[in-house]
Order: sequence, then structure tokens, then C-alpha cells
Amino acid sequence: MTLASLVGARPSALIHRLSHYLRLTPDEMQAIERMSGPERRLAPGMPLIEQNGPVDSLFVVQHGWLHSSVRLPSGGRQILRFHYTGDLIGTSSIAWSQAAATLTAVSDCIVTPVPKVALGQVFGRGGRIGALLFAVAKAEDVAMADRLTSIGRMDAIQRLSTLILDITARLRATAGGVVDTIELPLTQMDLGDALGLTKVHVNRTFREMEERGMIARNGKRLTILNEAALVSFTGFVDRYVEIATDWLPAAAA
Amino acid sequence: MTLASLVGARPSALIHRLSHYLRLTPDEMQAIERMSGPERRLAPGMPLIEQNGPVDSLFVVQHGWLHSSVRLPSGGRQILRFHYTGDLIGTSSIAWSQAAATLTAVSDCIVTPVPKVALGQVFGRGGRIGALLFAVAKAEDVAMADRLTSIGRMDAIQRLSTLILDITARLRATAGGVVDTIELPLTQMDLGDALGLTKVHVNRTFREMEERGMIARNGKRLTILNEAALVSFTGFVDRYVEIATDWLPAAAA
DNA sequence: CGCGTAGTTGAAGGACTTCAACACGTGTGG
DNA sequence: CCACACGTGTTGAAGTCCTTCAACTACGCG
Repeated sequence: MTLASLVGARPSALIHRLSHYLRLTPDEMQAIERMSGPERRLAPGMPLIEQNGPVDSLFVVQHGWLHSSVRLPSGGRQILRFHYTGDLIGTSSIAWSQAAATLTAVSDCIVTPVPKVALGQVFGRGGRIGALLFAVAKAEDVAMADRLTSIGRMDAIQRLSTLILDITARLRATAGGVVDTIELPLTQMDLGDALGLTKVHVNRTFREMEERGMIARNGKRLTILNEAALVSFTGFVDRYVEIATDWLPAAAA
Repeated sequence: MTLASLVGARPSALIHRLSHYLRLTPDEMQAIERMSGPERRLAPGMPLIEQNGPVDSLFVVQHGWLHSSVRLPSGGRQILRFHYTGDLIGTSSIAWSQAAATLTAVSDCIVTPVPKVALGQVFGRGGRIGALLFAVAKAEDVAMADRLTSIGRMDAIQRLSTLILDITARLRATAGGVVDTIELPLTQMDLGDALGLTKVHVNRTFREMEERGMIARNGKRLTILNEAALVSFTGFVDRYVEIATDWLPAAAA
């Protein structure tokens, strides 16, 4: 009898994610599995949580990806970040009972709810999981700081480049092998809202990147032609490949 | 014999901060106190941690404030956020052994180091502290998302306004009463680097805000003339006044 | 007193926005 | 089944906000 058969249809993507950084014990896996409720499916464009709406649980992204965004009084929108398979999302509900942002499915998604109390218990029981979740949260934090830097101090080409590199890196993590062509279900308006640009200028920026031979486009497919150049051009760093775990407390016997 | 006399000269500002959200038990206070090493003082402008430098500890801000920033290959700088009394900072060292950002004192500061391993033990022993630290980290996260939104989608006056409101709100937390005049030790270049603007334009924006009767300046002193108007104008939300704690595990008996 | 940093202002230039129009694909109701 | 609406992508022209460059002032400190 496998663990998966005990607790659900498939092992949680969160376990898979954390296992990337740490060899989890069966106890730890079970603790993570037990946090999650039944699966919920989302079609592209569907909202999972609405800004200012009530929330009392988080979610684990089991499949697909989403983004979180904020609407401004002026009518504008800012996309804050993208969430991928294995992410623990909706975490603003941890600090407040109202959602700070809207969560929207980008691709077809499967998510499982994690009641706040269940997360509290994981921290309460001690061990390494809470600490590791903290570390992952801090890594996400630095990734958002990178985006902040990109928007605050880079021009349109660099902004778009960093975002393409970021998305590519994250999608690779689940895809497995090294991919240089990605399927981008985002509209140019989405990209603009993520980069602090207008959709018009995103379009022009795409064109210029093509003309410069940096990328190739084919419908929604996008190919990076010279990744090393893009990386050095933007100073991009993948914040997820590695996380230090030497400081974690010992695993329970 | 008081707790403070047992473990150090003064109770940790981190205890004070967390007590704002939760009534801590003596055990919890002691656990927090024991994390910290000896005090270290910084004069304004002094670096605490250098970007890409080695780091193996975090710090608690016991007094004063700092900012974290990133230098770009192009020579520019982006200030990512400001850190105030009671903050746990340098947390990128949790995920990596190299610092992701530079930490610089803004005012006279006192900080105490927290070895990564000591933090790991706090998580490891379980209870509420780890969970609460996670919640606070997530609140900071939302605050940074607010700044991202500000830089991505607002004009110079709104950006500067949100930053002024943010700093004022945070300084009040330690100052006690409601203050509408703050001492700003930041240069206009600092402000520009925080807002994604040039120092020249920060200057012009200050002037226009004065002309519009939004603020008054006197050297480094800055007075907000109509705070309610600024708040509704920018949609500013103070992310620190309140944090939900209903989901935390029970305190140890 | 001289030097360096910070603040201030003007003039010119540039990156991005705004407005507008059109092409294209897709779904939907008459 | 076609007409039409609608969202998305694309391109041009004009305008604006912010930057860049440059000069000058003010202030603190050796």
C-alpha cells in the first residue's frame, strides 16, 4: 500500500517540490499530504480567489499555473507574480481574512485547498517542514525583488527578457528536460500588466527582440534563440534551483 | 531577576514586535531572546551585509532603520525595501549562503545577529513562533507587492506619496503616538532608487507636491498636510497594523 | 577656505503612452 | 451558415512623463 493510495489520488506536488531541496521522511510526507483537501479544477482565465474577497484557506498548485494580480482604483492592473506546480499560494490569507490579490488560472489548473489551521498545525508540530516552507517563501521573496528591480530600473526589452527567462526556468522545473521553446498562454496585455508596460509597447518590444534575433515567435509559441546572451544581458538569476538547507533542524527519528 | 537581565541588556525588539500580534508566553520569549547574539552598532550609511558577500546569520533590528538594495550591472541601484525596529532581516541568507542584497543603515542602528541554525531550532521546536514568523514574512511580502504595484502602475507623485505614507506608518509603530511630521534621513537619490525614478525627478515631484499643498518640507523634515487625501489618492494600505493569528497552533502549556 | 555631497533648476531628448485604425480568429445568435 | 461582436495582435502618429545633461546653489566638514 503506497502513501498515495492512503491519502489521495496522487502525491502532492508540494511534496515533490520540497523533495527537490530535502529528502523527506515518510512522516513528513504524510503531514504534508494531510494538509490538503479535495482537488479543484480551473480553466484558463478562471479566478480562484478575488481581491478583497473572504479567504480561509491556502492552495497547493498540483498542476498548471496561475498568476496573482491587483486592480487599481484607476482601472489599471498589476500582475504580481506567477505561481507554478508545487507552489503554496493564497498565502496573504495567512495574515488577513481578506485576499490582498486576485488569483487567476493561466493554464488548465488543479489545486487543492489547505485550511489555514492545517498549516498552523504543521508549524506547531515542529520539525523541518515549517522551516523549509519559510525558506521557500523567502526565495519567492527574492524572486519578487528581482521583478521589482526589473520594473524599477530596466527598459522594456530587459523587462520582457527577464520575465521570459523566469517563466522558462519555472516551466522547465516541471517539464523535466531543457526546453528552449515555451507555450505562452499569456496575452500581451497580461505581459504588460506584469511588466508595468502597455500592451502596445509589449508588442513593439516583441518585434524589436525578433528583429535583433533574440527570440522567435510562432503564435503563442516562443523560442529563446540565445539564452546565454539574454541571461548576461539582464543579469537574470534563477532563484529556485537551489536553497540552503544546512540550517534546518534535524529530522525526527 | 527579569528575563532581560538573564539574556541581555534589553528585551529583543522582535519580542516587542511579535507581542503586537500575540501574547507570548515566557518560554516563547526566552526562545526568541536566545536566538540573538551580541549587539552591533551601525552609523548611517554603513553596510551590514554586502550583495554577493558571504552570510551565515540573520539580524534583528533592535533600533533604527535600514534598507536593502541591489546594484545592477548597468550601474544603477534599486532599493527593495526598508527595515524597521523589530524586523528580522537578511533573510535571503536563509535560502542561500550569498547575500542577494546589500543592507545599509539609514539611521543610527543597533542590530543583533541570529545564526541561521538558531532560527532553525526555533522552527524545529514547534509551537507558534515559527508560524508567526511565517505570517509576518507574508505580510512583508504583500507590502513589497504594494511597492511593485506602485512602481509598475503609478506616476511619480503617487509613487512618492505611497512611500511617504509607508515610512510614516512604520515609524509611528515605534514612535508611539500619531505623528504627521517625520525626519527623513534619506537623500533624494535614495528615494529615487526606491521608486524607480531619478533624483532629479524626485526633486521636481517634491516641489509639485508642495505647490499642490500635499506636503511641507523643512530641510530633512517632512510634514504630511492632508493624510486622508493622500491615502485615498494612492489607495495606500498599512499592511502591518493587523495580522490574523486565529490559525496559529496552541501555545505550549 | 576649499572640497565633496546634496539639492535645485533649465533645456533638450527619449522611452513609453495614448489614441486610433485595421487585421485576424473565434464563438455566437439571428 | 453567415453576420457580427469581441478579444487579441499589429502598426502609425502624436503627445507626455520622465531622463539626461549641465550648471549653479547650499550646506557640512576637513
